[in-house]
Amino acid sequence: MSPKRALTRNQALVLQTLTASEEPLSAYAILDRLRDDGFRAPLQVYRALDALLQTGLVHRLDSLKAFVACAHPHEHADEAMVAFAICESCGRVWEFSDSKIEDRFAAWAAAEDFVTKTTTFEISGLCAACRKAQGPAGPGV
Amino acid sequence: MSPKRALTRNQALVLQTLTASEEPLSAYAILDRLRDDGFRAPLQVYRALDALLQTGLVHRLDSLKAFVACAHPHEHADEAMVAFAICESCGRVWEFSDSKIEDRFAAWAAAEDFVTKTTTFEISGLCAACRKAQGPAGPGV
DNA sequence: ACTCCAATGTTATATCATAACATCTCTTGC
DNA sequence: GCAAGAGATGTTATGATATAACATTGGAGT
Ligand SMILES: [Zn+2]
Ligand SMILES: [Zn+2]
Ligand SMILES: [Zn+2]
Ligand SMILES: [Zn+2]
Repeated sequence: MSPKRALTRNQALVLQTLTASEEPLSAYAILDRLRDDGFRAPLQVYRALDALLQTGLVHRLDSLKAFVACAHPHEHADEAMVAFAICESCGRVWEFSDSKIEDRFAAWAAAEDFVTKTTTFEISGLCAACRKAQGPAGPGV
Repeated sequence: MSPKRALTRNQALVLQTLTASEEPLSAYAILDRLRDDGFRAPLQVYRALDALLQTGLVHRLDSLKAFVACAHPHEHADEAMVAFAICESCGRVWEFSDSKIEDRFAAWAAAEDFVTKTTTFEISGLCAACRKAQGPAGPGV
């Protein structure tokens, strides 16, 4: 993984914005929140995000086209497969990994002679809090 | 799952296009291939894709922003979690599921009291054929 | 001060997806 | 046959996400 450079000003601002948010943010949502800090164009956000994605401080959730600050940078600096559970009601994200799942997938890859580069593992659903809040009728979505 | 209506003309054309393709196609790539059949606007493609996604005949690969014909419609008419392995060199897609992985994830969900609605499980890498063709130096990407 | 390099700023454009509304084409009941 | 309704289709416009290309700035090292 990348050689842990210090964050630039723009990278720090983007990371702060994501960390402060309860839910994943699109690049344009980040841009809007950083207007007062001088951000004017999407590229400023995307460039900072590229660097943060490289170092693993931020993840992109493909299923949402949005970005989220990493919940545990220390753990998956390595090659671990990480899964994200996303509540479609409150937007909160749970980040977890399971070595048994990894092993099981590794077995498939070995059988097929497939070499893994990147993984995207995202689950959408409803968290316990949201289900309780909305009752047995389900969400008003 | 949906009540298996017959395919409309547009749906059939889109599905044929995807089935004929060796690799996933973006909606606009599908549109280009169907100009001669009278397709003029993206919505014609997206509408057909929506219907095909509903019935499970087509999958969207979020990590590629592209669509692929289902490799085994019969198997996952139910709620099975399906994983896609995508060769980033030749574009071919392997579709598979593993009940142990499902069980393992279900255990996590039960512990967190999280109710799953949809899953996105996509692996990018290199298939055996492409690695052999390109030698130990890796792909020319 | 000069040079270099990385980061940043800025404009324009590419790519992916949907809203809104008009029209067509069946089917069904009469 | 024919009117009414429903679903599918056609068309234009627009929104949302992401990148290309090039100019400018601001230190670090000499
Ligand atoms: Zn993380
Ligand atoms: Zn929730
Ligand atoms: Zn399938
Ligand atoms: Zn391949």
